[in-house]
Amino acid sequence: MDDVARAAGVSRSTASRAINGGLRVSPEAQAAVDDAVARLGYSPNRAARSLVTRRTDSIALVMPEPDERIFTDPFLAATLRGVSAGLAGTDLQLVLLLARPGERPGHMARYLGSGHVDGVIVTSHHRGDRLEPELAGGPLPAVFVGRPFEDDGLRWVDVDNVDGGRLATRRLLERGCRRIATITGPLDMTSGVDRLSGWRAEMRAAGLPDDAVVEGDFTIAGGTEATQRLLDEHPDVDAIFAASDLMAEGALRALAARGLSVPGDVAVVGFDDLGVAASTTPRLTTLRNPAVEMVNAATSTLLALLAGEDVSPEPQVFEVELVEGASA
Amino acid sequence: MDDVARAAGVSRSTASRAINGGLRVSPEAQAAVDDAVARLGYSPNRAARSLVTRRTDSIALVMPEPDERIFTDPFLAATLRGVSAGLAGTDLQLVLLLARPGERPGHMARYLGSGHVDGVIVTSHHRGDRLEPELAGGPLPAVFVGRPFEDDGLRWVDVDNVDGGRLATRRLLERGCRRIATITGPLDMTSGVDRLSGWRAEMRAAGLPDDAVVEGDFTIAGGTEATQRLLDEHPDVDAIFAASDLMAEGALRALAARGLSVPGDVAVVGFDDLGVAASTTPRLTTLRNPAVEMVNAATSTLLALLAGEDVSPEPQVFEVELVEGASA
DNA sequence: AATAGGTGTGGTAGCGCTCCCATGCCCGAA
DNA sequence: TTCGGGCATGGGAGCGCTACCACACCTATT
Repeated sequence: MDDVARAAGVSRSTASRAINGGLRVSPEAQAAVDDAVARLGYSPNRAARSLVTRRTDSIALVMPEPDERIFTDPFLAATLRGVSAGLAGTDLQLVLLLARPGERPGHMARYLGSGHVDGVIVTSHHRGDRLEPELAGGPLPAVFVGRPFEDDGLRWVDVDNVDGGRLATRRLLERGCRRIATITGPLDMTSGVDRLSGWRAEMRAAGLPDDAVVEGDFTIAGGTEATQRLLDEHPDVDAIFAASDLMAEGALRALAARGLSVPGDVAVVGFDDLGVAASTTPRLTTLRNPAVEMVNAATSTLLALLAGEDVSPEPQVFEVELVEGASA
Repeated sequence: MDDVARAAGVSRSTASRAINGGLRVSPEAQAAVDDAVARLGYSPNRAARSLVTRRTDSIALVMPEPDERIFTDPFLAATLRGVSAGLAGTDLQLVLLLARPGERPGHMARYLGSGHVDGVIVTSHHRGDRLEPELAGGPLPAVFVGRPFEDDGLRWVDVDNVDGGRLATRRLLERGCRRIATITGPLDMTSGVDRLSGWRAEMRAAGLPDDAVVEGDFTIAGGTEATQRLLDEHPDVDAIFAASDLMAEGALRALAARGLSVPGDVAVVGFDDLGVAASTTPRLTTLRNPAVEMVNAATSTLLALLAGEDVSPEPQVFEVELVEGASA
């Protein structure tokens, strides 16, 4: 930076100010510094800057997903896109924190707690991650994508999962189905719990039994397996609400394997519409999960927090929307 | 750190040495420091350390993928897993660099060139990314996942794409197909080019025409569209080698739409086996792409480079393997 | 004409850490 | 006993930058 200052004919202080937004800098000095920076190809040393500003200019994207799900789930990709897009125009770095096999619990929480990043976006979190207590009330700005279990003092964005479960079920009711089952997401995730409770609410309101429930894991294989169990236990089901498209796809396969037609014998509704639904046979009727927009919103919120702005602590809940397919 | 040193009854210098591996530290001092660190919950300030060591303790994973492909391609997820797994046990951070819409070209190269990371893994790169010239011969340790176009002085790992193209084609020849087409990957990527040349080599060796070629983009929609073009231009094709499973899935759909049976009328072979192949109807015959192992190897190589070890500049090429499905 | 306030500027301290060097110590060899 | 050499230790410099402060200057207000 000394070189830049010298080349621009100003002091280090003025150069620094010019580089950082140019408050209290005359137009001439600003221009001279800009020119010197360009000519010398100067780029500030992040470490030195961090040391004094006590900011790291990086945020973490946390995915405490322990299993293989991360491999196939389009939600992961959507999340990355959303965050990356939200960071465009800032000079923040995106640090990715994936759960690693064999890692002791609390490792991530400790990492986050020790000042390596300025803020954090948590997604795909499970009950028992220890992230919620660590981040609630802590000094680190954090936004959860997906409602946390205990949301005291936590900011979060989510889709309206309960309403999604309701809409899916209503759709099945409207087409005349009466024995409607559901394959839930993991019940240690709120998205799993909430979609289930939407289904349950609608079933009860219709005066129908809400006992045909199998827990899935958001994967194709899990959906297939769950459907087999379901059909064994409740051979009379005429519809399935799967809490994700991947599981719905698994369900389609299990149904096909048993020679059941969709939607003739069993109607199927999925959840997400992140690419999978359009690629099944028949095409899935599903609920659009505005994942990218949602993650983008989470990122914006985090940026606002980092900028010290007053951000409403209210969660942002995105509407879901039924997408017509041929499966229900 | 002063606190730790004081609590341990040693000087800052000794504390620092103890924390960083403990060379020239007596067992007693080491124990005292370890104890103090644990008691005080001390974690070193990364910025301060970086400032003096001139290392950042972070590596970049670069995905200069400009389009939507990143959304659905399981290769992305496999890459993340592989890198994350490879970093387990180190205290390196993983910084994710995705191409952002509207970003001027060269932006990434500039970023990487200015010392923000200690090393870089590049994946999914295209001709024209400007990454190759920037990284070749430059000071920044770099490993490409996927052969670069100009590999002078670059380290890379890849699967044997040419052999993959050959194996796929041979399989189709063996089942008696004679009019074999291919849907290529993007031809500004070496994986696209190499799989095509494997196909071409085998076709020529068999004395068959190698003109039924359509360029795809590694997506389902692209595969569908390419297949339609293919069938229009060459109605006599009896087999298709698609350079990715996603495109193969698109092909299956286009074929189904035209009432052609698979593999009866047209046999199909895909490429990747990263989850998609198992979920199509019929199940795809494909080539296993050992993506996670490959990326893991790339990460190990990078770590070795960072450690200053002598690493052979030879590329590491992984074998592909035919996976039986029902489509060919 | 004198004062107050605002603006651009340069000097300087210090962020938390590692590295270099000087010091003191103990051991074995002369 | 004396001396050289290894080893553990502590002191201090300095990495590159920003934040604070003091200063000069310039314009409006009394």
